[in-house]
Amino acid sequence: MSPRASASAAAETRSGIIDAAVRQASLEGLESVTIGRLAGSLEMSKAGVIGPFGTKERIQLAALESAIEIFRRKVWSPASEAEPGLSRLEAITEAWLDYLTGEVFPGGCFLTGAAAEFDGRPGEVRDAVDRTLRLWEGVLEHEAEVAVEKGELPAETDPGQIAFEIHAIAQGVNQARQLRDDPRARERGATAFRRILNADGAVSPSSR
Amino acid sequence: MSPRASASAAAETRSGIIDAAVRQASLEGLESVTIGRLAGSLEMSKAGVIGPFGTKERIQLAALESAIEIFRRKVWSPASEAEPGLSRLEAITEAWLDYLTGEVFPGGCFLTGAAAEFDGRPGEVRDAVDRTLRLWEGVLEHEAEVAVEKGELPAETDPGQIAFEIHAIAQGVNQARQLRDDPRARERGATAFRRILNADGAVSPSSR
DNA sequence: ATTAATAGCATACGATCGTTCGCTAACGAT
DNA sequence: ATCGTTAGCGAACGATCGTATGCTATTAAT
Repeated sequence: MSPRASASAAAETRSGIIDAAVRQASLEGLESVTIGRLAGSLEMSKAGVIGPFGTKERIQLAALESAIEIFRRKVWSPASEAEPGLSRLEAITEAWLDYLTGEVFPGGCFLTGAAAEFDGRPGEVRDAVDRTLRLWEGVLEHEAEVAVEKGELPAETDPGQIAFEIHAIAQGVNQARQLRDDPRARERGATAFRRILNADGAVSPSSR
Repeated sequence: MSPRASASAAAETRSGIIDAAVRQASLEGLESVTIGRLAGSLEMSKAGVIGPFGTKERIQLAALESAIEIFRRKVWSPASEAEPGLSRLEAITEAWLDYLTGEVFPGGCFLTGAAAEFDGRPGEVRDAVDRTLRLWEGVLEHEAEVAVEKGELPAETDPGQIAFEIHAIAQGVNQARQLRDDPRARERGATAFRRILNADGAVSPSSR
C-alpha cells in the first residue's frame, strides 16, 4: 500500500509549501493565504502547490500544525527542563517572552492570530486552534497546581486563574509588540508575570 | 455648496450599510466583508452598496468608526460618570466586562479583532486601529495616574503598567468567551482586575 | 531497455472579487 | 409643469479565487 522508499523528494516540496504558508499567514492571516500567491512566491504552478494537500483548508491545517510545532520547540521545550511547579512556570513565561518579542514569526504569535481570525467561523481550523489553546492552558494550570502542592504558591491559589492571567498577558504582549511595536512590551509582560507568580503571601520565599 | 436640506434619505441607507458591515466584520473580520455579500444581505445592488463610500476600504473605516462609537457608548460613557481615579477604573473594568460578555457584537470585541487582523498589514485601517487603542490605553493610564495621586493606589505604581495589564486581561476575556465560550470568562476577568487594582499595600483602604 | 509510478506543469472551469459606467426613477425647487 | 439633482439599479470589466483534468518529464524497478 505504501511505497515507503524515499519520501524525501516530495516531502521537501511539501514542507516548502508549508513554510511559505506559515510566513504568509503570520502576516496576513490564514484566510488570506492564497494558492496563487503561494505558487508565485515558490515559483511553482498552482496545481503543484495544491497537489500534495488537495484542498486549501488542508494547507491551512498543515500550516497551523507547523506553527504549533514551532511554539512547542521555542516555548515548551526549554521550559520542560526546569523543575515542575513554580520554576517551570517561570521558565515558560521567560521563553514565551523570548518567543513573542523575537523574530520567530514575522507577524506575531501565529496561534493568537489564528484564534482571533477563526473564533467566529466554524470549521476544522477553528476546532484545531481551540483544542491547542485548551491544551496549552491545561499545561499552565497543571504547573500552577504543582506549584501550589509544593507550597510555592499560596494554598488558596486558583490554578485556572493563574493560567488564564498568564495567557492573557501573553496576548497583551503580542498586541503591544505587533500593532504598536512597543519596545517596553517585553518588560511590561515580565513585570506582569512577576506580579502573577509572586502572589502576596507566598508560603516559602525560598524560590529555588 | 451644500444642499443641506434633508440628509436623511441617503444617510439611512448609509448607516444601514455600515451596520451590516459591522455585523459581518465582527464574525469574519473586516477583510472578509464583501461588497457582494453586503448587497445580498441588504437586498441591494453592489453599486448601491459601494456608491456612498466609493471604496471598500472606506466602508471598512466607516465600520470601524461605528464600532468605536459603540465601544465608547458601552464602556466609556457609563464609567465617565464615576469619580476620576480608582473608582472610575473600577467602573471601566465592570462596564468592559459587560461589553465583552454581553451581546454587543456577535463575534466579540471588534477592536481586538481588527487589531489582530491588521497588525501585519499597512494601511489606513491599521493606523486607525492603532490610534484608537493608543488613545484608550492613554485613558486607562491617566485614570491610574489620578488614582496614584489620590493615594488610592500605592505611590510606586506604574500607571502604564496598570493600563497594559487591564488591557491584556480584556483580551484574555474576549478570547475565552469567543473561542472557547468559557462561562467563567467574566469571573476570571473580574478576579484579575481586582488583583491588579488592589495592589498589596494600597495606602488608603477606604475605597469610596 | 522497457515499464510503472510519481512530481509537477499548463490550462481551463465557474464563481466571486472590487470597481466603473450609464441609465432610470423619484424628488425639490422654480 | 418643468428641470436639475440625486439614490440606486443592471450590467459589465478584468483580476483572482479554489479546484479539476490531462499531460510531460523524471525516477525506480525490472
